[in-house]
Amino acid sequence: MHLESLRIFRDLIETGTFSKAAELNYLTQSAVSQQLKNLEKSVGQPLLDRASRRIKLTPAGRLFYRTAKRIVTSYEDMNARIHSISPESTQRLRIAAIYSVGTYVLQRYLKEFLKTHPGVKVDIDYQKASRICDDILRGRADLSIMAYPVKRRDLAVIPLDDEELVLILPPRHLLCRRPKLRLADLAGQDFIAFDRGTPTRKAIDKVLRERGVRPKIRMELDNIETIKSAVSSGMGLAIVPEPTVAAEHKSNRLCLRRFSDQKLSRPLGVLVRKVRREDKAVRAFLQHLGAPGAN
Amino acid sequence: MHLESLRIFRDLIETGTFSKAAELNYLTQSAVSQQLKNLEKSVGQPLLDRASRRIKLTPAGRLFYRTAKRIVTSYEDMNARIHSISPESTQRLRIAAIYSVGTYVLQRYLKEFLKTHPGVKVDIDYQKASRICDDILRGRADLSIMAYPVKRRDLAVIPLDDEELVLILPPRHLLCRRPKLRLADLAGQDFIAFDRGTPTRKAIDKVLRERGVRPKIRMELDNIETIKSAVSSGMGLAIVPEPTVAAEHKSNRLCLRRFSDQKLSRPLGVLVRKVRREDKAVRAFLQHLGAPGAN
DNA sequence: TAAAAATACTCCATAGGTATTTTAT
DNA sequence: ATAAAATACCTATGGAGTATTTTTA
Repeated sequence: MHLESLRIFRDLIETGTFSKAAELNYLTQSAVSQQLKNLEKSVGQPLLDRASRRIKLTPAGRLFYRTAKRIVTSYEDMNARIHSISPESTQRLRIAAIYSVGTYVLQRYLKEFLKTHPGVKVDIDYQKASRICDDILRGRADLSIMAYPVKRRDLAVIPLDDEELVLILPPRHLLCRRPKLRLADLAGQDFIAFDRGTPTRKAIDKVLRERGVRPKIRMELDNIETIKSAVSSGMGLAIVPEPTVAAEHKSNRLCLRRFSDQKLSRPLGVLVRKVRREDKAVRAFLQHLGAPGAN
Repeated sequence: MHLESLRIFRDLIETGTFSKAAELNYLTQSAVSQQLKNLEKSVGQPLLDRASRRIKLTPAGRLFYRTAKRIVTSYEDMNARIHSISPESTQRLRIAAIYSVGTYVLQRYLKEFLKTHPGVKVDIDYQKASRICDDILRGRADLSIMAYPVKRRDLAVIPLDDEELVLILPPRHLLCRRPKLRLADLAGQDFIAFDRGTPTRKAIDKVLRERGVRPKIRMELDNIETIKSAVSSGMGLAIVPEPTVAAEHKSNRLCLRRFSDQKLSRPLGVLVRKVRREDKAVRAFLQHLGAPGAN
């Protein structure tokens, strides 16, 4: 039995729907569905009453929920405490980040921060979004800067400025010249996309679907760097966060365009576990970010 | 994080050695070693002080141990309670068993029991030993009849009569005639063994090793039935529990021999979780087995 | 008829096994 | 010298994803 399953179950009960529980844990609805099935198999009886659409606990489910809640809390609490036991915890900052944010936005913030706090040792750990949430809850990381952060009871979200998403093209692509570029112009174009799992990909897909625009997806890559190089070698267009291509744009290795009829951006935010008094470095960093409630 | 890992850690601390913790959980020492490594990776700092041989907790380890203990207890407790919530729990008996015991010894006990308790519904679930322990602790089974049961704090062992292990041979094998058969006679013989993981295999291996007898192991099978048919078709000899071959012996399909210089047997026992008042069927069955403390 | 949940499959990460080496008494 | 623990390597199980179907307000 995974402790994570207990957390998912707790979230499922507290949010009332599978999809929301999935979102909180950066999973798919399918995964939550399967988790529940496993839990019920393991317990040997149903935990939810499936008669109605609305989620309703069975007696066994109520007991399970109470226990799961207690267990999850005490485990996460323990992790937080273990971390602050560590003597270095006052001088250490463990950050989980997704690549696309880590190597650009985060670097900028950190550079400033380290100037004023030279004693702090920073660990950056790159992960996919679904893991980041876990890492923070487990106490393996203090905070993360990520895109599309989801607020949840045990974690605070501190929103940062949105990051603009821009279209990048090979320098001599036809569309580079077009004076006014509209989203519909993407129709039929060769397109290089993020991997399906990623939140940014999902968000872009959603906009395109809503507007009825269908580019031809030729590749799916998990890495901004490879996307950039695929675009610059003429394999297609892509939509990426602006800061990640500023340099290539300046040096003319990539053409960068915006749409006149559609603003594209993604929200950035800091995801952080309840901060304890002992975590000096964390508090300082949050303050540096201008976070209002550094607790 | 697996809840099982927490239990293993707790057992590791309480037994003081990796191997004993492994035995309690029907795992190998290697597995426990790896578990600990994973825990420490997940926590981010050492839990044990490796300076000396004797196990010693670090401060983080102490906190982890206390929490793990609480969590494991409350989870197992919940399972027991959930089970007794079920209305049918008074009339239901869930037995986990390994094949070799289940289809012979267990059937015998059950047959008698069901005569006197016609209202009880019995579920038998066949598993490998390592799973059985887990199933009972998780509340997925009420009890099991197994070979080489290991007593642990949360489970009671009720010993049953040992089961004799006998040598089986193809009816016209040379050794069938030999008036006196000694263990050493196995040397160099084609031998069909249980799979390595199984406790019975380990026990037999141990005896052979201690006596310096080395049969040629030609096959390893996980199933008594296939072992029997392999032997009867002349592929080699095997050592198996006597009750599993009584029928074949009578009908002369297999020759059955004992060693004059070595008694072979394996301990059988009932492994049972703390019984609650509500579990009428369980109490009745234990009583039927003549268990002293049916509590 | 939409939105939510369940299901069928596929893939990959990881837990555990075996075999072996290292360590400490 | 020996028993315990760590490590290397391999395999198999199961968890999560995608795609699709089923369900119910």
